[in-house]
Amino acid sequence: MPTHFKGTKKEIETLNAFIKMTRASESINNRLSRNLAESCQKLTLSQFGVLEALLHVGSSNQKELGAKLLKTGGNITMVIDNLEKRNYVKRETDPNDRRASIVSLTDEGKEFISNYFPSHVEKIVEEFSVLTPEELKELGRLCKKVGMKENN
Amino acid sequence: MPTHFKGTKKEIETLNAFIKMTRASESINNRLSRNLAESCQKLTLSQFGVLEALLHVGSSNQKELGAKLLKTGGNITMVIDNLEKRNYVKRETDPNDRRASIVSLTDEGKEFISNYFPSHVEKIVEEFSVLTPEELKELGRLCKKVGMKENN
DNA sequence: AATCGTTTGTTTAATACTAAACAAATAGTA
DNA sequence: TACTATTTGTTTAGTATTAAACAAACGATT
Repeated sequence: MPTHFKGTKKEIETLNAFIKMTRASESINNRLSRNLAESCQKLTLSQFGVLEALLHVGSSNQKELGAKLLKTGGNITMVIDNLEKRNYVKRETDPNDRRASIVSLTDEGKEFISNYFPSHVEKIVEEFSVLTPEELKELGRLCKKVGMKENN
Repeated sequence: MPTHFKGTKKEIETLNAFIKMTRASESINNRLSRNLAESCQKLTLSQFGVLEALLHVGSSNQKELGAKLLKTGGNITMVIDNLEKRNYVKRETDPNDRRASIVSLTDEGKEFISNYFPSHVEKIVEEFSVLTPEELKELGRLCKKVGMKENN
């Protein structure tokens, strides 16, 4: 899907790489999102991201979750609200800093995410199975280089 | 930002590549989005995407726009609504198929997008300037390969 | 012409997401 | 101790986004 833009060779090549990267990322994430929405639990990708983060790092305040997921504070408030309604996570005021909420998984949340996560990984492995191990590594290296300009 | 997931080597390497690709794509698009929001016109990335598509392919019905932007029909309805309010695009009923709306740029919309687009490209070129021309090409190739599984 | 299945776009309800304004707690400093 | 600036989270208003239900138009067959 090349652009119709008339520019220098460098501009056109950059635009093509950018479009391909954006489309690859969006189409894979769209498919993963659809899987999640169709799963028994009907979660969104953001909700899943919070559960996954909490599973692997224990607990976290909302500021940290926002930084990890590249989302704003107001958004995190709502995602946590919705996960709390389902009884997947709980908020506790940090005794050392009463501004902060420590968010952690409930038993129910932990049970769900630890059971579901492997099949999510399976889907991702399937998506990337068209690449050789070397290509996979190179893709990771290049994306890291590009994404590194500074965080967010 | 490696994952804490305990899995096979292949799973971990795939997950790392996936996370890097997603983060690179999202952080670049976040920055572009912020630029657009701060520009005199306060556009969103989706609105911009529609204007850009219309600039380069002339006009299009909503179905085609949805396919191009990987978005659903209901979403396109709203994005076009908002662009219409600003008088950047117009809808006309397709005389050959009265179900379809032909969307095209107004003079005002065309003037804006054709003036703004080059600086948008400039931002993107800047983002990718850390890559050599060969790396850029390879990134494009790998992303295309991964994104190709089938559309959306 | 009547009918059936499809296609295009809209509406609705729910969640995501942002920026901006805000409140409460904190930390530093005078 | 009081003042000030910062930080954490919430709220609000507006747009994005989806899935699902829907209406109107289309096309093909009968």
